[in-house]
Amino acid sequence: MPELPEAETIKRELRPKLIGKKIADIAIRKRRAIRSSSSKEFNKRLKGTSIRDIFRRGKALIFKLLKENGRFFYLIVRLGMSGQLIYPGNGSKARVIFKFSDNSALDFNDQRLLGELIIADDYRDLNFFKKLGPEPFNLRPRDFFNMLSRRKTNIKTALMDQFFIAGVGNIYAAEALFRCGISPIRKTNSLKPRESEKLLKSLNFVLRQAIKHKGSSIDQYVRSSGEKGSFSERHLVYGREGKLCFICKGGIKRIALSGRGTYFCPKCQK
DNA sequence: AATGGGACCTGCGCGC
DNA sequence: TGCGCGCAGGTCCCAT
Repeated sequence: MPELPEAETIKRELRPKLIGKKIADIAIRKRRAIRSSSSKEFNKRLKGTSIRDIFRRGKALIFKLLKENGRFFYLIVRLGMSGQLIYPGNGSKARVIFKFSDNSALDFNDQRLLGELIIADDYRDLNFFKKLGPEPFNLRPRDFFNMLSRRKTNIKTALMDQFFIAGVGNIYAAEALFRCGISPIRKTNSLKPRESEKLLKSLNFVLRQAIKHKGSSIDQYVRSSGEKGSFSERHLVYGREGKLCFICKGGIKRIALSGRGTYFCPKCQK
């Protein structure tokens, strides 16, 4: 579910509401959601801490928490395919509920249970963050081209590899490739410098537009307010198998790449 | 070392 | 109506 734009939307919406709040209690309805420690430990460590900051790295949300003894640690939220963070929450679908001292609550919902809540003294110590690729917005064209030239898989699989570039998932890989006319099955190391620059621009454009429209709501993803994101109305290829290409009026195709549904226009994307 | 496939989950829509 | 299958914004682990 949530890719970079969805995580960014949630982050932007939660920051003004939650920074400064004190966690009074945690209700764990589904233990599987907690991956770093026992649920008892999880509860004990979070209770009484206050939220100092909320930021994003790739698709992950990171809460910086301040203990009563003045030390910091981190709660990492990975939303998986169906995770939601709802504030204020009513607990109706929550796997985990964070109750604040002002009696409001943050719900972590996750129908498919693929999301994860992780506690770490420093998130940068976790394997995932150690290996995570650069944020797309910080990439320079020359560096991007060099990265591409070292990869042998198809370009779409490379874009979705979090250790290659952070935050891009199935929707935005497809949308970015369509918008710059590059086929998802192109070998990554076959891209010319000019194509690589077009792709980087396209990726940045699509991600920024998606953030502007508060993400793509297809099935599960919603904003922290519970409202839908509207970028899905602007998808040009994702989920449009058999429909007409907006550019050439040919048919949008769906194929599987590394097991993931991949939408593209065979005429417009070479 | 990199790559592809299966596993982890729940729930929906489809065809038979 | 009911069942089995395929599919879904992600990531990890394992065999090759």
